[in-house]
Amino acid sequence: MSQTASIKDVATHAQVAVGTVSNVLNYPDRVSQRTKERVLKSIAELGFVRNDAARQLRAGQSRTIGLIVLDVGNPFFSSVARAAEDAATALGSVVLVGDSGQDSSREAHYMDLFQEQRVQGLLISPVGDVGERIDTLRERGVPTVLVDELADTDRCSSVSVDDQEGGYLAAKHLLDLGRRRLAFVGTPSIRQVASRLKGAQRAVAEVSGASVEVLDSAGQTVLAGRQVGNSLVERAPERRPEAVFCSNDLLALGVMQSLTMLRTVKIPEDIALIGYDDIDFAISAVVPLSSIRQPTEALGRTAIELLAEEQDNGGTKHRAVVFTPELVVRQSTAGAPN
Amino acid sequence: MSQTASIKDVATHAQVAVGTVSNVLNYPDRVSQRTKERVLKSIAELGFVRNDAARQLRAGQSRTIGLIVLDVGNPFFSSVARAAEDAATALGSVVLVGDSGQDSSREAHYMDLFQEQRVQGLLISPVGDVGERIDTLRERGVPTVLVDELADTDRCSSVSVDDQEGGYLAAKHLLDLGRRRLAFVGTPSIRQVASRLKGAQRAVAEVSGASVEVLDSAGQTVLAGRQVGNSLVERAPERRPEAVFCSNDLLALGVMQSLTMLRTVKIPEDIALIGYDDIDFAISAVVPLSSIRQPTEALGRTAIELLAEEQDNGGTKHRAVVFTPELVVRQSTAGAPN
DNA sequence: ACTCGTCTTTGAATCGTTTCATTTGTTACG
DNA sequence: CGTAACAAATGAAACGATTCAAAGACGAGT
Repeated sequence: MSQTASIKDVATHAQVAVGTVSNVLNYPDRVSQRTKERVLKSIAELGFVRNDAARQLRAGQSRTIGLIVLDVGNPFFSSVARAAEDAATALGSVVLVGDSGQDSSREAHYMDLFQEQRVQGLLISPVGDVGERIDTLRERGVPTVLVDELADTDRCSSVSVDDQEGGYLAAKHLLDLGRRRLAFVGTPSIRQVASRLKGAQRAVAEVSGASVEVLDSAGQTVLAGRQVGNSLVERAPERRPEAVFCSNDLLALGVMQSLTMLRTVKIPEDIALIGYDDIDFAISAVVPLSSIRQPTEALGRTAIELLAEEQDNGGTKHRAVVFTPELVVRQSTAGAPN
Repeated sequence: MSQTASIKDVATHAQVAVGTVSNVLNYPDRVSQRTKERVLKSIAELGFVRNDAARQLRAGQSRTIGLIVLDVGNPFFSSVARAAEDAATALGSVVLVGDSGQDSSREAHYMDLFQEQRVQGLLISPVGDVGERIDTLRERGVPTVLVDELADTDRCSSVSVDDQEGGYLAAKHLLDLGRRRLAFVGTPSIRQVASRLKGAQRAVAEVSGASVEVLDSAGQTVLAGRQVGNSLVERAPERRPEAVFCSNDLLALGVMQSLTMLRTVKIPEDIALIGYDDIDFAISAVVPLSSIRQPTEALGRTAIELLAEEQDNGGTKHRAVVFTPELVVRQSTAGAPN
């Protein structure tokens, strides 16, 4: 009994046909009570475990959904992934997570892998331009849903968050506090960041006398944020912005660390500070950080739903769902509005 | 063309036998240049993609390795996972990651799933007692390696880090700074935490006049750390410990936040602070945090290596590899030793 | 022309499951 | 007693790749 028993072994042991064993597993109602018991007993005795490869081969498709993210270490993506997994589990599917690490060759590798696995569908937060590959996938009957990226609905479905709106919300909030000289910290070369900046600029344009200065950070990490923060501390007080909007929470936490460490600048009195993503760490920062919350669970859940839709309609109809981000006010931007 | 082509379709299209197509894919040297080219051309034209299920069925085993972790959100585990993935990729395997979320029913679910997939082996950071299940797996020819948990080498292999040594290192370092009244923050109900505490107590026992107070935290999060920190601030200064050792970095960061926010206690002058894990965030904390580094990449890599060993020797020989943690000194414990 | 050896190619058998048209068994009713 | 109606069980065919014994092609040597 060292190696795994097959359905045939079970059939022999229980003295029934293989089809009957299969029925016990898949359509218990078609089998009489007596036989069912006998088969189940044999299964237990032989320690039989279904061979998924054989199942899939016969079925022509796996019960697996591929998910390719830019960075599993990023709380935003791990949260989306978890939600997707939960939603998939409810549908009897499993999610395989691949981490592209923003590298398009790794991305391609996972796409190939998932195709060989005959996944039910693919959720992807693309690194570069994957339009053509997605066309190919569609032709081969693999529905694809873009995650955190707006899709051309002729091509495929997508779930994303309105980054421009998020940027607008953040800047508007700072302006409502009476702040006029704003600073935006981030790397606008990233599409999502550029949109957030654009939204912020729109809000600023609506208020006369308001301005926003762009501080291009070297990356989106805590460390990059501290560098920006240090440069702010070095400025003459009157040249410092009255409010800072960072394109993600890690940056904001870095800026906060610089400012609070030097103790010359108070948050929020001297500089109001807001981040983006509302990661778990934001609430427990030295000064609890205001942020723009993205509905990560909804993203993950909806991605799976859209995939299911595509499977139903044969991948002919696509839909782009855009969520609205939400302002979360905490101490780092506390203060009476003007 | 809409659905995926099979090897048979390729054979027909290229006017060769199926076996030849298979050889082109698996043993290119056996095939003549001319035929190879023709087959490859057909593959490209038909957009043929190998069906992994069929391969696995024939092979009897998949090229997949299952990894079950306690929490993918935890940087420690995501780092181990990444290292394991890289090592597995080099061997031509793929790692499937399952998140048990410290829930033994989810853990069991993934174990079942991985068995159905006929994984090459299983890496697991167990929630509860999985000894029996591992015995079953071994009987069925699925080698298992415990991760971050010492194994009985009669049963299976394991990779872990000497937690007691780590605790000893941390406490010793604090004592070397001249601090005598130490506090340990953590939840000793967790095995790893208990070992770290034990190590700390051993170090304390070696120094006359030294003591360590145990502060049981409600969890291992930043928030839990802040609660402990607040309770320290509320104490009369002379009743505060001179040094604090937290069983993980998140806790330490929480403690740090409380202490620095209140500004009555200075780190490291009044209280020296050290954490555990050396997560990326530690270096960029308000006061850069000293910590005990665990060799996460080595853990992941070695886990895969041990699995390969077990596959070679048929799962008969097991080995327990124990790594030694490393002290990383930063500003939070700076100061001349006595 | 024939044989031997080497290099290619062939195609049937196999892996373990699901499916489904058939067969077998049972009960009810005229 | 015959048979219709239904339930349960059967087992061969299929899924798509790999394997391997056998056949085929070709050139060299005699």
